[in-house]
Amino acid sequence: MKNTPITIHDIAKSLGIDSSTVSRALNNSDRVSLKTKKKIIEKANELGYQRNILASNLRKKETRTIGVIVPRISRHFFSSAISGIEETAFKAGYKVIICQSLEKLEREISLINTLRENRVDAVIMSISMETQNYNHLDGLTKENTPMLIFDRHCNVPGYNNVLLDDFMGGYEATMHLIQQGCKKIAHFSGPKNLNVYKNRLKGYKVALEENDIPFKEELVINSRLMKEDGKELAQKVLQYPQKIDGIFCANDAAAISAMQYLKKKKVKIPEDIAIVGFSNEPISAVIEPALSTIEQSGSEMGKIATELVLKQIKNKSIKTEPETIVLKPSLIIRDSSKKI
Amino acid sequence: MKNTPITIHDIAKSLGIDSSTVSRALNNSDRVSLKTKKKIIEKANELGYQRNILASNLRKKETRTIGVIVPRISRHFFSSAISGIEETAFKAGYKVIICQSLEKLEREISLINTLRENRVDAVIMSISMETQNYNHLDGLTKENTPMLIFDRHCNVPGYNNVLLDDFMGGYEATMHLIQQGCKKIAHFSGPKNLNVYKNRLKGYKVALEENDIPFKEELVINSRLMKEDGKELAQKVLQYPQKIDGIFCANDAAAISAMQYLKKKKVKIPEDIAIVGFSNEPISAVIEPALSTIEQSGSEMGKIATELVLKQIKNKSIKTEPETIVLKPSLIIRDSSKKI
DNA sequence: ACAAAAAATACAATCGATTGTATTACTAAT
DNA sequence: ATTAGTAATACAATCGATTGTATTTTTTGT
Repeated sequence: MKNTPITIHDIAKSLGIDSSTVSRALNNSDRVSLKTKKKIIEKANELGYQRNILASNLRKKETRTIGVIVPRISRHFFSSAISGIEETAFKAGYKVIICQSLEKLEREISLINTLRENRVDAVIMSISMETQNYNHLDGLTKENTPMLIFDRHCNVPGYNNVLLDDFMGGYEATMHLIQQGCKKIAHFSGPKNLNVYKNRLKGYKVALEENDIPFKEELVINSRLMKEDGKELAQKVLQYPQKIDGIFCANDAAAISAMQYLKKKKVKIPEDIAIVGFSNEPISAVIEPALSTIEQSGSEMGKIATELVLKQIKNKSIKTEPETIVLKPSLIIRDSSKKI
Repeated sequence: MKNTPITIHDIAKSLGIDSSTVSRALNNSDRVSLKTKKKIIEKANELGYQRNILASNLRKKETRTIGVIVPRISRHFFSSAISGIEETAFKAGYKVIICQSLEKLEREISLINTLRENRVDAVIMSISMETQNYNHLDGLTKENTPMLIFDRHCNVPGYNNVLLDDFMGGYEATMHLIQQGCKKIAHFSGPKNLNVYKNRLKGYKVALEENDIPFKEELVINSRLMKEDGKELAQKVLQYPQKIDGIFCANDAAAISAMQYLKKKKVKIPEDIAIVGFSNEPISAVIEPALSTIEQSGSEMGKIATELVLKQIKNKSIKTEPETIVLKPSLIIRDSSKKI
């Protein structure tokens, strides 16, 4: 049995009127009398009419859809961000197409093109770890599609950004370790091309300088900051000739696996080594000792990002300058760093 | 500056041929000569042509889109499920629209209708805690849209299901506690209308019966199993006249907050009270003692669900019977229950 | 009661791609 | 060289809703 959906033409025919009137009635236009409107709406319900949005979108040249690309949906920060995006978009009558780049540039490029094909009204994305340039976004720019990059941002001008003040986060985290009496603080950093990690590192450096602690290149170790990396990083820390007494780790996942390794090796946290992470993932409150970390609310960021692109969709005709919104981080002090 | 996207008509005009030939060339039809194909593709690239999928979809009556509704994107199980769905769908050339019901029936109904309006090719969903009947799915059924319910399933016939053998999960969890020597085992259960919790409870009951431990109604406590609930449930357990020595909790979130409360009250886990959770959320491996739990892989479930609906989309013309796939749970034994 | 103004509705083009049918161009066979 | 047969392309309708313009109907005022 084929399903033949009801169209406005079916409604029009069965009432002996024109389909344009039906369309206008269903869109509550004041060019249709109340009497006819009522008749039409009744008939529509009776026939189980369901508007074909494809046709409508084609004609109206809008899709009321926002495309979202994140590296990995299942990471807590990104799933909260998506949650915030979806909620805000839904309230405004927009739907959300979600894609994950899985940290691969190739996939990111292909996803961007899929979203372009689908004529999304705006794109919100967090770039993959492999992304080094932004040529693949040119098409969107040319088509004048509002675009926003959040969390992992680029300093190429021309894009909207919603990001955390990573410098400040790194600065506060390191400052806190110093205040707790740490003298030799290692820093676990992420891929060098990502600005978020560059800036957290800068914050770390400046905090050291301000306290006359010499910055040592060899105390900064880069990795992809996955769970597996945390253990390795911790091993390296224990092998250092000088005794490390503090670690500022640029994310929670690696910080936690490092802690687990250190605990196994009978290193006392925070007495021997104090640790601060980054992101305030739910696990960080549960591990013992609870991990001090930098709060970074995904849902808040998602909400703000969506509000910004919605504004830009509305003002599309007006030439708007790209905006950058920087959220202030806040340090959450827990037991993993409380020496005093 | 208005953006006027290139259409097949622009390509056709600039080459002095018909747009139908352009369309066929771009779809690699063998009704177009190789020579013309090459010419067309070159011109398309030159002009930066981007197919308008809306028009194509309207004509072809398919969207290559799967709609997904989950209660809450940011919950680990669901975000992994979405991750699995997106990956599998992407490979097959489908995109995914994600929505969250936030556990509200009203929102679920509205989302279903949005997805219908958008003519998604299939719907994959996990019902909200408030959902008691399935009338809001009738439209989809009538339109012959493949539908699949995963995790939180309904026993109403006519729908595809991908679910975990919750009975078995409950049975194994309880069995394990009994083998560890527990005699008075409490069960934290979820909302009574959700089958997943009903079945976990059944498994708990049968395991008790098989071991001649009397089932007591008052040892089963229902809640929404949120973080806040765990603490309350733990308080109740401590107030029981009989000494409880084991808890089977129907999810990890509540189990963990219960553990945290019990630890604060100096209850020894597992010596005084052994605990088993459900879902294997990442936190469960990190808390101390590590929480024993039932493995329930979201991404695996998402993948299987997507494969099933993709099959049904393909065979849409053939009348297919709804299928139910039951995944076997596996018990992960960690320290929270290891008495011997 | 009649013209003018306003309200309600109908007509027809359009969005951009697809696809069945018709036509033209070309190849091969007698 | 002529025609049958095939390959290549053109024509035109279609998907379903929207919207500017034209027409008809109703209302208003004198």
